[in-house]
Amino acid sequence: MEKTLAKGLTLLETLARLGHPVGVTEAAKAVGLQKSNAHRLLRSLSELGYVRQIADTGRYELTLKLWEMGSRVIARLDIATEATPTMRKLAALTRETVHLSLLEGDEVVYVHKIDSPHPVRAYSAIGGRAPAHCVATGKALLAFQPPDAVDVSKIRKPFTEATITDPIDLRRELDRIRKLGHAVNKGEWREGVFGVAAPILDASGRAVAAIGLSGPQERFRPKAMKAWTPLVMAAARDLSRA
Amino acid sequence: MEKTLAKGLTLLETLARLGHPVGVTEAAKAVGLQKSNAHRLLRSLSELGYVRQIADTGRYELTLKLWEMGSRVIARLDIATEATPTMRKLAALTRETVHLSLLEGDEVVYVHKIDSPHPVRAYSAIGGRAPAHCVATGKALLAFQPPDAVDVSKIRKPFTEATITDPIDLRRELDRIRKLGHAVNKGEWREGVFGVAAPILDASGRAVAAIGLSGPQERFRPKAMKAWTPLVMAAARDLSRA
DNA sequence: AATGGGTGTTCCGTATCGTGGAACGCCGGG
DNA sequence: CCCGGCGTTCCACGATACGGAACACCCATT
Repeated sequence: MEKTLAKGLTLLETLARLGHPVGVTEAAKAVGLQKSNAHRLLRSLSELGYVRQIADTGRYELTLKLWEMGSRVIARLDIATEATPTMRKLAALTRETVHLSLLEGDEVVYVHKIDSPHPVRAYSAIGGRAPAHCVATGKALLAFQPPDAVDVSKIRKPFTEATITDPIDLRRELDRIRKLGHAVNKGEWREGVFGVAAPILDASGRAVAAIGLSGPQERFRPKAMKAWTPLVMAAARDLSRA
Repeated sequence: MEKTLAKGLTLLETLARLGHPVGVTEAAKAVGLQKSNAHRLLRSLSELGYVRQIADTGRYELTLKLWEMGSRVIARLDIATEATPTMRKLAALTRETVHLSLLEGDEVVYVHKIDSPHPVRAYSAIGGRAPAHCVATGKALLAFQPPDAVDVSKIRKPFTEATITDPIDLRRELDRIRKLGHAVNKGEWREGVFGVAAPILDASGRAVAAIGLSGPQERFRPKAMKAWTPLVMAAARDLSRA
């Protein structure tokens, strides 16, 4: 492991997470470095264009360069751009928050979102992550991966009393999802937050993304779920290539 | 300058720019490193979660982590989220491509875009950059900066025969823009691509962003420009805080 | 006006880290 | 079967980064 690279990237991550400009001393403390090291790294990041020093306060903030680089990553994902009309349609029909998620390791990443017009919604952020075994989009993705791509034998972390942690239960759940063609979340990640999702498949039948609804349990009653599930599956089919 | 950090970030930039997975040898050549160094950096980036090695080809590709970090940068920019309805409206009225741009140094960065429905458009990408002195949004931004924030004494790089490169001419042009409240681009960056833009001001009168239209010269005739300019300025006012 | 505390920045001897070239195993093509 | 090119590993050594001290500056307090 290249230690200096790790320190520099950790510093960038810290600036992104803190969300406000920082001085050298604060940056050093946040990252666990000596002040002169933090200063040297910030200067290097500045020379490379990733941060800039604010003229009148001397503090450092991120430039748009990370976002630009990141934009290139997401821009290559056709699904993220093509999904928008279908997500809008689904949001209009259900009036609930629609997510588009990708699988990365054991987590899902929210790459796109249409928020519900209801004032009460479950908070989520584009770029945010969730444990795949706990959310509807995550379970939809896990269910439609090649057998070697998912380690279903390990015990998963519990987040609520509803979280599926036992490998046998998870395998059974993923089997059900494969049969039904959709997944549901009943407060498995955050209490009171429910969801329903379906996988977006490529020509080989592998899930490359998942589309889903989420929101408060009160609105995700059985009758509503029964009405919405086919809409979510139709949206996923619309976006699949098969 | 921390050389190892520089090498690692240059490698990430290269992966973002190339846009396809790469092997160790290709990465080494693209960045100008020895193969074993490139391998070590890729392994470090992988451990840190920025790249992943594709199982069956052994090649490395970027993960979504850069995009996530970048999303946090852009998410804090209120203007980027709030501008969307106004940009949609302007796009509907004019049927031309609408950009939202920020100034970074001597360049503008396109942070949001609504594409024209016309099949013929000037190509641009979210996350892309343009030289500020050559494009309408860039000149609108330069014109409304504090005097110390812009070095107008240096000779600017020419891109087309229309590019304003002489400092005296540029200063005069920025004076005009301040008076009129909008800027135009007549093929100053790319031939045949015209544009009109207005600055989005903060309470102190400083341009924090710019909104503008761009497209082929054929559609940006004087009559159309005359009709569109007030619409662009109204959109900019709509988004300004004053 | 003087003082103290905390900041950002610079310096440099030293220790740690990263280098680069060779070697190896694997794979695919001829 | 052989060869070329790949990815990966190894390690002596030199380049790089470290960290602690010192310095200058700024602001608040007395």
